[in-house]
Amino acid sequence: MADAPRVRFSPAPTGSLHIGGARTALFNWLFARHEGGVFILRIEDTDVARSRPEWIEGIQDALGWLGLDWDEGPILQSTRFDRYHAAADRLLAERRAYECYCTEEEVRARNEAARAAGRTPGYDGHCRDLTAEQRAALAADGRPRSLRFRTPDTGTSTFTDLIRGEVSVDWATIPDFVIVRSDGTPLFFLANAVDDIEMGITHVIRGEDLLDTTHRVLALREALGAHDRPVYAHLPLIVGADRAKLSKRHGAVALEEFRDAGYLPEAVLNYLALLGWGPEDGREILDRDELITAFELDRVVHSPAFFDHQKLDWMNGEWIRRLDLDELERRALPAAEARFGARLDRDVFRGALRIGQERAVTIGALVDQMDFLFVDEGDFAIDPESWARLEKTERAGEILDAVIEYLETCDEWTVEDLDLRPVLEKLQVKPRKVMHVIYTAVEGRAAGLPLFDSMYLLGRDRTLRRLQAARERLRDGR
RNA sequence: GGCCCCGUCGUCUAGUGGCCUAGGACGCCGCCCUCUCAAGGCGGAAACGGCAGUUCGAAUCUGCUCGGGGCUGCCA
Repeated sequence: MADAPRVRFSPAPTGSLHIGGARTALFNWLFARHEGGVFILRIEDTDVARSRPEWIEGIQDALGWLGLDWDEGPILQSTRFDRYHAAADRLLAERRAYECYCTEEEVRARNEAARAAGRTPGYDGHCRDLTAEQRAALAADGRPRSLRFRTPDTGTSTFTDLIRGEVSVDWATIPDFVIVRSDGTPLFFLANAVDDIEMGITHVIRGEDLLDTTHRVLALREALGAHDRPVYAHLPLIVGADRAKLSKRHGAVALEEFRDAGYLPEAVLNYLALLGWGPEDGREILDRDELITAFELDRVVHSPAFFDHQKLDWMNGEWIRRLDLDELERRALPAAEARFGARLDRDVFRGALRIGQERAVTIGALVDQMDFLFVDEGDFAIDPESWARLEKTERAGEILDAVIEYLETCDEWTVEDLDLRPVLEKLQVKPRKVMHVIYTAVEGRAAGLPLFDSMYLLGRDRTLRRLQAARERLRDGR
């Protein structure tokens, strides 16, 4: 079908893929998959100085982790400079663009002066109507030469955004802008316009921070001879706690940090999809296929969304609970191996996952929680706060003694036999009130994996050794 | 400053003139469950920024205003 939509995700490789970029990629991908279109990965590395190959790798890795597969690309703009130069030459020949010999410093200084004088800043058209002689003289001076696009002086630019409706701006407020740097490299506006034309992009789905640039790219398209326009859809920004555009200083916003902390890609994908969009029926937990089926660009909201870690945590827990044990083991194994190395016992690990799954928030936290099962006995440490609480508990020593005595004499080591409630009841203490004492002694903290199963996994020797150590420490008052 | 976009519970949102004494979810609070902590169950507090106007009727339409954000780069 000739009219299959073609969309692209076109990040600049100047950093790792963050939540905002990932959401943009996701919405493009969902749209393409929902519509049976083509999803293109295009790397906008026209700013050679800031682009780095490792970021290109990183972006692809991150997209792969989320499961966002692209049909074409990655296409690097840095390999296509000849096309942008050809376009620039055409614009120059047709006087739609002109050579500018102002230096960056001069432009900046004049801008600041304009601002100080209360005038509107922006390129003042200094080189707009230079004669050939003037240009030759400037060039002979060895001045740098950039190319500027000549924007209309009057009239209005209007386009219809799929999400926002009609957006207009007066051309008088948009100064001439640079399309080729003085070092000869093209800028975003040019490369973007050329590529969208050549690649037959039908829908441009991107962040709202690019809304204002649309008029300029549209003018370039037209000057370049394009007779049609893609449909634009500008997504609301994702903001931090200060309601400003999400950036590095807002904490863990890089996708790989979520991966490394043990968030599940299906949870991140799910959460991201709900940032600025939601299915008509209000469902919140949706898998990849459900998202594709339900996704509609015209249900995207208009206002910025705050990235809520707490809701992501909840959602990640939901997804962990949906995994079967084999799958959970597969997901958690790398983190556990990294952490416990050769001490990791696979059967014990599996048992810990089974009891930890229903309470887990992230894979990372889950692995943390089972730490007490795999430490060398010499490295077993008790959390100070938990210990302080143990010390303050009445009859803690008596309780430990009773538990030790019971465990020493119970002949089977099964989870059923390890139910300590009868032991505590015999002492006439409420299990609820004092169980933390045993938790602390055995697991090193008052809050942890269910105790009876944990003791079973730990084994009689280690369990008893820890209880006795705690008993002695309490007696010594250390 | 100029231009542009946006404005429903703390947060993500439902809502397109009467179905709204504004619904759901996260978080929060309480209760239940309970071997700790969670998870789970039940319940609760919590919002249409403001002012005019249109209308029999406005969260929904219009204007103004206030607030927030984006852009204003030889970044994207």
